[in-house]
Amino acid sequence: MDDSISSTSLKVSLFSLRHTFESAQPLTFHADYDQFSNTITYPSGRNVINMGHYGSEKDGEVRIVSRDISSAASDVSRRFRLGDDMKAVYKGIGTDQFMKDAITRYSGMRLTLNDPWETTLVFIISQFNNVKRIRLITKNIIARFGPEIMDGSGKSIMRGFPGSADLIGASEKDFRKCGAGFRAKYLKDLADYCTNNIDLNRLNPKNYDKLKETLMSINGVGEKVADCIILMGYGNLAAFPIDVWVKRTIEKAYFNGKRKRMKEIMDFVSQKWDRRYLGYAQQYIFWGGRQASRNEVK
DNA sequence: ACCCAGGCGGGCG
DNA sequence: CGCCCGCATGGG
Repeated sequence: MDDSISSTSLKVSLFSLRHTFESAQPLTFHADYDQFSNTITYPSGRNVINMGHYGSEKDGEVRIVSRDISSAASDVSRRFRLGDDMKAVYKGIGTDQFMKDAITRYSGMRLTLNDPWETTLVFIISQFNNVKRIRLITKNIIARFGPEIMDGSGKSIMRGFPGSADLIGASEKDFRKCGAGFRAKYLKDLADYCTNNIDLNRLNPKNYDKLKETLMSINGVGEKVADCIILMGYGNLAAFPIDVWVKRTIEKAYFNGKRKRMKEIMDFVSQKWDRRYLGYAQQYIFWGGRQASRNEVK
């Protein structure tokens, strides 16, 4: 194997690394982002990938630096969904003023496609929690259990995301030490379940109903977390996870602040936006709403 | 001090 | 079913 570092670049339009990174998706809970150079560093298998975004969000380019550059390039393209036709996405969901504003403000924000196991673990941590702490707990688990990644000379450069096998020896108490709190039991059960009973990488991403049913058989995975995993771990855009922010934002933007039930919201969104891109609609609602509330008077 | 955070499982009516 | 409650932990 060639251990030398090399680089390549790709043209990409309607992509923003900054908005994608900042919008709280699984990758962003363990990758390192440098906002000044606009570059991201993250582990991929036994490699470390460094990726920078240059030029405008409409017409820019990403530069990738890594060992095994060809697999790194396809990893970047896949993880950041660079093949998505964002023009079509924006056309399909940009049908009202609120969404148009969110698209304008966060233009180029992509969904990311992540490993199903990693996504499941991260979103179990996410429940009844806040973004900052989700990041912290995830990083603690990586620091404690993640396999070391070596450079060409055998020097450790960073830790990868631990697989279920890496967590076999981990106890509930270990997860508590990572800050997981009451979710520690869920994580322990997840590691056991995924080692003995189920291979998340073998589930069919296309069959939404079946996939959801299977995921919800995991202790600690309910309706919302399952939808997050389907969207960001399996890349199925039919999923529209409804969390407190999404619910609140939709009620405010489309129902004059009136409280609605989950089912009413689900019915509403599936007739409002192009169903092929529902997942994207959710991401823009989520981030648009959350950022708007952040900018309000405090 | 009090409130909230990308909810879920369990229990009750 | 639908609804309600408790849940670890840390930051505003």
